[in-house]
Amino acid sequence: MLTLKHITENTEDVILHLAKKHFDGKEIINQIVELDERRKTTQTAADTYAAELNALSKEIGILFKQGKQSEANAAKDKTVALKENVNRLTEEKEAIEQKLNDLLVLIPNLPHESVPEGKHAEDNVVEKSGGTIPELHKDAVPHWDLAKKYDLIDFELGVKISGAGFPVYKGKGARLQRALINFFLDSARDAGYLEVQPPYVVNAASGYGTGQLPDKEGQMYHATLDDLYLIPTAEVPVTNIYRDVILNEEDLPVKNTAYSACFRREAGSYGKDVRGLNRLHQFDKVEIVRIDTPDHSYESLTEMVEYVQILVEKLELPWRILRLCGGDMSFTSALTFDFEVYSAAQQRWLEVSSVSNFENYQANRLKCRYRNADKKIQLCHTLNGSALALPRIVAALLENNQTPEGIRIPKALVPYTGFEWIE
RNA sequence: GGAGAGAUGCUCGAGUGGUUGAAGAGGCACGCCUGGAAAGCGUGUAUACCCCUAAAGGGUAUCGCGGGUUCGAAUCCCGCUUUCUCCGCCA
Repeated sequence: MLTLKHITENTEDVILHLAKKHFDGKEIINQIVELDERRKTTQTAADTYAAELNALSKEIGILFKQGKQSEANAAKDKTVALKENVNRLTEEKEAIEQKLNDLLVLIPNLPHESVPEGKHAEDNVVEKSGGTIPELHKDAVPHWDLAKKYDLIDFELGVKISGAGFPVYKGKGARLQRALINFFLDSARDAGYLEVQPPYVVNAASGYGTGQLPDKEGQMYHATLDDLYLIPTAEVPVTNIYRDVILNEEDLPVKNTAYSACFRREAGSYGKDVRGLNRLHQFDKVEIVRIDTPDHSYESLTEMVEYVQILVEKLELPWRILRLCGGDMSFTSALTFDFEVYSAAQQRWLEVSSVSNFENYQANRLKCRYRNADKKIQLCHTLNGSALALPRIVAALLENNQTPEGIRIPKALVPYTGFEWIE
């Protein structure tokens, strides 16, 4: 969430920036500023009474030691009123803080200067593109038909076992999954990311830390018996490694990578978007997470984008990078680049990666801080990106590389698959 | 899952209900000493919020977390979390 300090010191500016995200913040921001004033005066009052009470208690202790029972008891009587005041004001302060927090979590992150104006996906700006869209033979079909033809993925079987959106990968389909995961993890390691294997279920504090809670509660599977959430992305457990942590400046940037299965309820999705591998409830993804100083976070973001570009190039897929507009960005992001690859049989661009700088928005919730050269403690900037999400990569690979003789595997993957063709 | 024992600062570790934000040791930082270093000596070494502010300073809270008792709680009571040991179960 935004820091209180930033809101109170830049009130008008914050409202202006929020408008770019199509969030009308005027009322809520003003309410926060007002509450913050009340918070301060209430704390000052509570602290004053508490200080008096503490001093008096100390005196009582001394009086008892000196055996002055009656004086001590007289002093005791004076504590009653003080205590009442302390309790009343402290409760009031806590109520105000709760209310403040409830409001703060409703406010999205402020968009970076470079975020384009716009409301919808059509307003995103194509930043860069590469690769060539293949000419498919006339009998070319979408990946869900290819999956059936070559017995790679069984969607119906997944429905029987779990439900729609939980496919079963088989044979070379399963091996392709495993190959991609290893390819992505090895590439990340070569780029200096430390591989971690996080838990797939997280507690509410972690969901809150990265911003899934309370905003997107309905998007996560919730194991109510133990009050744990299935992770929608490895971002959640990996970033939460750094919750309540004070790093040293020389430890930055932190670079982590993790493979995980991801679970998303995707409530409200329908139609052609969910066909085949396009949108699943469970899918595989390799994530990269970085934590950096405010001064370097945008360099980090650029590096991450360049890194993802290398991956899609090695996979020989036609790709493009979008700079997301204010209206299409996620709640918590300050600047996001989406990677899309072209899936030639569907004739659609599919999002396969989203690389974002959250600045200190997540860090503020996480209390992820670092000690700078002057020993001052500051909030870190957090960033993450998919590198990459598997299903749509698989969709594009299958569709784009299909020939009458079979499906060709890109060179970079062959050492991982152990086969060059799916026939 | 059952029984028992723990959880204190960067680390180890003390702590009888009353100047304990917390002894002591180690680590680390700075200073003195030195040709340089070691040793030695000295100083410093949590976080958040509030007041004041040029700077300094002051206050409140925090000893796993949350409640309670008390004028006063690291210390007593209750609940939770978690670690260890033993038993059971098990990939």
